[in-house]
Amino acid sequence: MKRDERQQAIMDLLVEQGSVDLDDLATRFVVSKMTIHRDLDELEQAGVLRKIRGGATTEAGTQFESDFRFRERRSGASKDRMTTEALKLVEPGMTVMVNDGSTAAVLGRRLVEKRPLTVITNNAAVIDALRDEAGITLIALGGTYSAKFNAYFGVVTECALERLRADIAFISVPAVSGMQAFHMDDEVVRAKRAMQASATQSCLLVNHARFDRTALHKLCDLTDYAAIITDDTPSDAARDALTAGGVTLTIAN
Amino acid sequence: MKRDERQQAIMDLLVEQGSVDLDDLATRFVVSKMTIHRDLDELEQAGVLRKIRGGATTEAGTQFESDFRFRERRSGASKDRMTTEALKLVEPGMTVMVNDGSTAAVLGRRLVEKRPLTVITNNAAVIDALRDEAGITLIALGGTYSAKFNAYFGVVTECALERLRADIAFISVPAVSGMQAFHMDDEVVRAKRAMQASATQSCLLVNHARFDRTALHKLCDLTDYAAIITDDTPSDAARDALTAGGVTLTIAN
DNA sequence: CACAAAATCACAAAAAATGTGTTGATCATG
DNA sequence: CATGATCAACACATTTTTTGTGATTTTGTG
Repeated sequence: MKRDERQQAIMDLLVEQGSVDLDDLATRFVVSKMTIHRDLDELEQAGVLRKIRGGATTEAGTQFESDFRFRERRSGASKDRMTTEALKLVEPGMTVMVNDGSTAAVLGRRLVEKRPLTVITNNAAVIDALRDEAGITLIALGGTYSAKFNAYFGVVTECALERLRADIAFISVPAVSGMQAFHMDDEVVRAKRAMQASATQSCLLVNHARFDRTALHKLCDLTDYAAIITDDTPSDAARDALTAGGVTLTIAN
Repeated sequence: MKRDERQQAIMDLLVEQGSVDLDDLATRFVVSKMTIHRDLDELEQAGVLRKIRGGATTEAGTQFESDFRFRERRSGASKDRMTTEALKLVEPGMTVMVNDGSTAAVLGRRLVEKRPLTVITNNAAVIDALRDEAGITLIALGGTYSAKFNAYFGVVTECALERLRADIAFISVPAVSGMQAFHMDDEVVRAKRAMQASATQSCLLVNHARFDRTALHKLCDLTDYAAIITDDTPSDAARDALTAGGVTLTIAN
């Protein structure tokens, strides 16, 4: 392994873990601590990390934390667990819908594990990932591109969904309160609703930290979902509301 | 410049030119021929090029020649001229449709020169290029992705087009004979027709070598186009047919 | 403040990349 | 098909880059 590769690997670890340990890196890459010191010095010079005693961390408050890649990987482990659970609902040959959002993007990429499949999505990250995959029939829902959500929305998207049918739709939301799911954007809500209407069943993916939150627009009742998957145990209040409503929550571990 | 960078640069040149000259590379990168030999050996080992006496070429018949990037750059100059001419028909504020094909991809990328614009397209290369451009409202026409044409087609695409209107549609074809335009693929023809139907006027882009050819499916009569742009003088026979039909051909120089 | 752990520095060692001269192969051509 | 010329391959020398080691300084902590 060469110098450049090692430094790239260090960056990857940093993005994943938020910090790295010097001794650990030396052991992992089978080089001396001095070499790691030099690597970290160079990376610090490049402005992508901050050296601390015994290792390095991502510089707080820089462009790094707001980087799309960063956020995506930061909570990568929990998304992996959630998507692993979601993939159990998919069988080869099915037609699957995937909505916008970074969790959905991770799921979309992993759909290759279940091919052959037909995948319908408005998520630009999923489109990019599956475009050239053999065994995946990719149907992109057009629409007006939104840089904020890295996906396509609008009348074109909704009209396309009216004409399509899927076996299952994977929906993710940033806010769940009581027995309802929410989203801050009107257009996004319409797209998600249209997906759910065109799918035989729907599955909700939601981060455990997103319980007990609301947003401007109500999406739907949680009873509309055949399955609800989260990454960790939510608050007692949230759990009580769900059991009272007769909804089963799958916690991916 | 390091070894890896140089090898990447060699690949870029290869994609652009189709072949590279050993002496030329040695001069360009200010290294000995031996070093270039070693670079080419490694790249050949990696299977991305074929060494020939005095240089290297893209391996014939491999995935390379059919690579989209390759074909696109291959005849770059003539496409630049054609698209320059086409851009004269575009004014800031307009809504523009761009169809599939590598010429259309070049045009699509250059539409930023006329922003603000609304761009409607099923061409994946154009979508990728314009997605994050400020001043461009991008409406992707969804559809089933076709790796062969690097674009989206099918009922979803056609349905989306029914709902949209544009000021001008840029259409490209691989075959023109007499007063008619042709394409080998049924679905592609339907998408192009739908675009033309949804645009106030249409402009045809066709390489001069594509005159006097036919393909399985007829697209439409050339009289349907407000402008026809080509890159060089076509055959006398082709020209006579056009003038007899009362169609004006713009030759981009 | 003392002490241990960590960082830095300077220099040596190792590895990788590149250049040079020579030899053997291939090409164009008369 | 013989021949000069050009190019590719090889082995070895040289340069550059990368890495390791131990001495020395700095830093954090009780």
